Amino acid sequence: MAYSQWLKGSIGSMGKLETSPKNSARKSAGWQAEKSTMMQVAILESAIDCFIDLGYSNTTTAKIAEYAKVSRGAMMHHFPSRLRVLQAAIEYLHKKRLQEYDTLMANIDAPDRALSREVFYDSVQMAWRYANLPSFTAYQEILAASRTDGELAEFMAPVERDFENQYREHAKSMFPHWSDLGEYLDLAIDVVVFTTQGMALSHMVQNKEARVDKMLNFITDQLQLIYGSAVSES
Amino acid sequence: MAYSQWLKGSIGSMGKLETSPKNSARKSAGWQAEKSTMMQVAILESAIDCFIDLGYSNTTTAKIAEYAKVSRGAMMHHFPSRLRVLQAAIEYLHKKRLQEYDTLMANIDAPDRALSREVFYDSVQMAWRYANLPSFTAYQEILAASRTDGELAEFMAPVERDFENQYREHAKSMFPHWSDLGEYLDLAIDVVVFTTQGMALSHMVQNKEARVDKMLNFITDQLQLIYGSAVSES
DNA sequence: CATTTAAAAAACAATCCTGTATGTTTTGGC
DNA sequence: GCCAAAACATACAGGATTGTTTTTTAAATG
Repeated sequence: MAYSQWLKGSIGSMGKLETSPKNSARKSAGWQAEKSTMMQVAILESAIDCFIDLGYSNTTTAKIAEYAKVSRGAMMHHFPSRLRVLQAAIEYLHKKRLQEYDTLMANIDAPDRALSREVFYDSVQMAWRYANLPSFTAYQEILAASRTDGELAEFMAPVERDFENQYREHAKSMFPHWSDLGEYLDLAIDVVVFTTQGMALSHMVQNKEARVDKMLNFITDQLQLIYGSAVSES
Repeated sequence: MAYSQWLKGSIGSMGKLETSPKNSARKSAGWQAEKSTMMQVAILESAIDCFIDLGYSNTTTAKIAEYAKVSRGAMMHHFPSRLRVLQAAIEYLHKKRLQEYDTLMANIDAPDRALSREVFYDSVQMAWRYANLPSFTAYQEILAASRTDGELAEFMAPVERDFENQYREHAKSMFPHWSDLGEYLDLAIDVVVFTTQGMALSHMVQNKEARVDKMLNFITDQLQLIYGSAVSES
């Protein structure tokens, strides 16, 4: 709930929700029906909340409307079909996650900082946090559904590419020394991403906290190791 | 399809499908309705195939029956409700996966073999293969569904524990030198499991093969490293 | 203030799925 | 060869979900 506030603002000011082409028809006059935009945002966030609470396939139009405290009719007025709501929600979620990523990583984005173990550890820590955000859960719900839904898979492909690019671009800007050694950098990214996401998706039953802590520290060591290989080879 | 054959036999001979208590009522007389057992097996495997093809929530009783080439009524005769079929299918899948794990790992279970890099690599390779079996996909469908289905989650908890135990027990028997150093062994297992499963669940869009190959080799190196730490500490 | 259009709510038809109930066939025992 | 029980098949009722249609309310413009 909390982290949706700043997004509500940002999307509202962006004003460009591709999912509602009518918006572009609205004349620049600050017409009072920005309420409409507010409502659409509420609907999209409710859809995401439904993904989290009920799962993707159990996210019904009625439930979304209920979550958004809006009549189903009103919702169907803005989004003529279920698919439209869901696709709009996915795009919304995508932007949200990109922003969350930036926000999280900004905390460690100290370029002149020495590449101490602490920096690596912070990166790993943030990746782990990223994989524990509600938005990550929602996204995984969609990804899982896309496996058996061709249409959805098609819709998700560019989104996936976007993320991979964001990972790489951010890593490049954060560890400029690695920019030349693409191979090692890609490996480092994969190590962090696969491990953290693997942990997040595995339903650990035993003693989760301790294992996670060990893993995060271990990955940090590996990052230093990879980095060492990279610089020694350059 | 292929790997279900030996299971069909094994379960048939086991004859004890807890999901159909009527079976136990059948007198030892080799009564001809082992056809019934065959049918139940076909139904459970069809259910699993549905998980894979359609996803867990889209697995409807009609679809299962269709896959099994059985009338829905016949199916409902053996499994009185949808939940029963699904739970039976899950138990069936669980056994199947345990056996698949043993089968896969048996290939490298050469106790007197020296702990060369090759052994570690084979282990990693097998873990990766394990995470790419159809049964793994089916299992993940169920796990994903269990996140928002309390009843299902309750049902899955012991299954999950079973797997974690199997992982550890097998690793202990395979690397007896580590038995004393539980911590390192657990870390090694986590590294392999989380990474391979993270890869399997991530929808890599770029150049998957190369990245997977790099990761598997990297993990192998890490295993050797962990092992080195373990023995040096002992 | 009236009119026209958008927004919101409610009602409706069609589809799908589950569970049950009823009817038909097969099977094994006598 | 007949009978009872099971295995199997078909048909139906209830509920849920989607998309459409209809009605009502609100808003903006002249």
